[in-house]
Amino acid sequence: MTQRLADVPSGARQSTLRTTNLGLVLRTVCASAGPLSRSDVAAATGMTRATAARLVDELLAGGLLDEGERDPLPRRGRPATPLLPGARFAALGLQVDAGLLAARVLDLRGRVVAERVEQADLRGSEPAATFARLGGLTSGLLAGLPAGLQLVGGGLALPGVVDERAGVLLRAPNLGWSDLPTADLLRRVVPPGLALDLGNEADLAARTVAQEAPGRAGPHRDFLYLSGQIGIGGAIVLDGRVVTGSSGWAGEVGHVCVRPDGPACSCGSTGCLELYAGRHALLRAAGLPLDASPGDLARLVRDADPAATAALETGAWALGVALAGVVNVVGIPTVVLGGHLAELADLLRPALEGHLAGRVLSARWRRPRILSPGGPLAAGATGAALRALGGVLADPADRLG
Amino acid sequence: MTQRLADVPSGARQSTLRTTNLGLVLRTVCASAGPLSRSDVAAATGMTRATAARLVDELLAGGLLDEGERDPLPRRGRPATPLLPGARFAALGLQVDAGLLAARVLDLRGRVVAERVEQADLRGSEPAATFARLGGLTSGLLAGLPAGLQLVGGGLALPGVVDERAGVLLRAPNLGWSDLPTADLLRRVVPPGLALDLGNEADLAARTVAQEAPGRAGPHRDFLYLSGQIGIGGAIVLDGRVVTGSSGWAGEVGHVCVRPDGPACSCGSTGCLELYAGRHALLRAAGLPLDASPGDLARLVRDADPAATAALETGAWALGVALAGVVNVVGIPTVVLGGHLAELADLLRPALEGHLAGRVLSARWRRPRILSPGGPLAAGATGAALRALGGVLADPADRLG
DNA sequence: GATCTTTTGTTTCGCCTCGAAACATAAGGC
DNA sequence: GCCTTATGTTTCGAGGCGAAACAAAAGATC
Repeated sequence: MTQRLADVPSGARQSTLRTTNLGLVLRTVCASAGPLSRSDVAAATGMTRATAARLVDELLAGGLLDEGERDPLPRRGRPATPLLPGARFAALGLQVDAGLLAARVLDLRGRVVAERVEQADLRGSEPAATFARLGGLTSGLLAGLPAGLQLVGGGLALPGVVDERAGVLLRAPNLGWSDLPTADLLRRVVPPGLALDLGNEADLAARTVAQEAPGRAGPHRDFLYLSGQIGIGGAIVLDGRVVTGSSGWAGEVGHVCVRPDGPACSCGSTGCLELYAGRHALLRAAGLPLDASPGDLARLVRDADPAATAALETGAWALGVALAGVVNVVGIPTVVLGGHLAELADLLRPALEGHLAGRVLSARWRRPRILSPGGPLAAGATGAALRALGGVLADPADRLG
Repeated sequence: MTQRLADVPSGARQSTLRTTNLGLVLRTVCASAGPLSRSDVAAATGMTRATAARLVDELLAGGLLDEGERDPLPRRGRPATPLLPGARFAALGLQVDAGLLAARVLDLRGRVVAERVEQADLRGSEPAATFARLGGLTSGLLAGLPAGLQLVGGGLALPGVVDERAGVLLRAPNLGWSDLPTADLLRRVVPPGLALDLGNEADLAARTVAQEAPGRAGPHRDFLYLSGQIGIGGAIVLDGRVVTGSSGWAGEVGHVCVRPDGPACSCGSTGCLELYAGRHALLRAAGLPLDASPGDLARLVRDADPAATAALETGAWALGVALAGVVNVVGIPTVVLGGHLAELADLLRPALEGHLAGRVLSARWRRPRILSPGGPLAAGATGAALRALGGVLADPADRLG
């Protein structure tokens, strides 16, 4: 089957063909786990070798693809030239969270070129001061980048609701920030000319599960991602793409009501999930100080501490009620736990999967699964960089000028 | 901006250009409220008049477009030839519900060419008998169709979870059917050669809100559709498209838990929305017999009957809890009430909007709205026909052969 | 070691589709 | 009757792809 155009209401012309196929070739190379040859690209896309080679050459000239070292394996026939995503293009991913600052540079091959992660308690911090600190971190990082590396864009992951188009952080209760325009603040974080897009931390972190490298799909195409920071954010990934809703308000799983007659939440509702499975709720119920780590909680549970065990059970129950609702509505039985929930995943799994099995309508046909990725810290920063690099993959032609 | 290809990993060639642009022209004509001329099409798509005219002529030859009567309005310049979606193509939409059987034929212009709707109590009915009855309805309908009308496909809306690909009805509690393969049954409903695809009633009914005619968008691009039959089904519409999830299990809003310590539901969970806002629950709580209509309930409430009022309040409360969760997760503040909930919408709205305002995180920024469409009966049948016609719009080229 | 085989990459040519621009057509305005 | 205006058509040229022949670089075979 041949390609079909997207729903942009604009006629396709010859140049559209070229643009499209350039993108297709680039994405094909990026999607592959190992390097491909021109001939492989032709086979994968259904083009002739002639066409594939023409397009590859154009991408090589623009630096979007690199030729690798010849594979010295003894094989019949003319040896193939391996193709790789261009190492010269990279993107900057930043993250501000209640507990850390991070800056990370990812190249088109998905490699971490450089990174800085700094633990910090930023609850209730002054936005200007925090952005200044982030700026310091970032300029240090950028100063050490290898020469010739070209930053194609960047993103900033924030633990809250974001209006991407307007560049406004609408609500970030963990940081204590709200209705914060970021354009001016960001201008001092990165050098001029580098566009920095805001993003919700959960949305961006979910990308690191959906994609293991720019353009290369991860193990799951459809899943619900839960990002347990102090609150509980979430993202829905359908068909490998994050569903962001008509504006940035999707994924607020933490404020799904699990007990209507429960205590009041700061959001105005009652009995929200966060009150039972949020970081503070879990620690408080376990009798731990609020600056304890999920690991401390896990240790107590393994030592059969009654309060900690009860706290975890309550958390699993609340997650079960909330996630069952989400699974029933969205129809995705796969849940990936990130953030502090990732560290507790193994302890939560039995009870949580049990609750889901009982409350999810489709459970008899497809058992809901709880997964936890073993990724590095500050997944949001990586996701922000992935998003920026995804922009290059979507339309490489306008980078070939 | 020019078009970009979708994510099908196959190279675009010259013929792809043609195919794409044919589809674009057809969809442009369909999307317009009034007839367009070749010149209008060119302007809307950014093509030259020459190209637009070439494509239009090809579509005219295939019957996918018709030329209309010249507009006798006195205007300067050469009079334009109005173009309309081809009246010769139509699709068959069927619906089986707990309370009715319906068959409807819709043409490419969105007009109802013929229809038959029959009230019937099909709860616990024998599938074979019911399909036979549907077959009778359908053959009567098809026999009366104008000569020359060409059916391009069909669909059957069912009140339950459906595996579209396998053609299996997995679960339809209102009908009392489950794990029912439909291929053999459907073969006797429609003439051979007409493909009939299954669909969930709520998903298909939602299309009638998303599209007011094939290819023409309705007033809302993003909304949550609630289909109150005996149970409560739902559909998420994002960007004008129904989100069906990785299989057909999306939209089971009726089994979102609104009171974890509530009574047991037949689904295995406890305190499901259906137990408070389902048709039976509302009628029972109001002291009405189960075969009463939502209109009867509405009348009682308007007469200030205490039981009925309490029933409605409980329903609104339960809907508020469940929908707030969905809105928080999916980020769409627009809810369209269909089925029996549509008749109660005006009575539910004040309390329901109040609950949502209190429980939805984004309410301060975007107030959640409750809408009810005033569509005809058996929206699922219309939606099934719309879906089939949408297939023609997506790829008109393979019908030009 | 010369030749055959196999696979990759390149070149040439023709076809398809679109855009540009001139042309034709059908009306109203003056 | 001629000019203006808008629509629709025709002609020509250019861009991009496929087909097929060709060139290149290796192993396989004798």
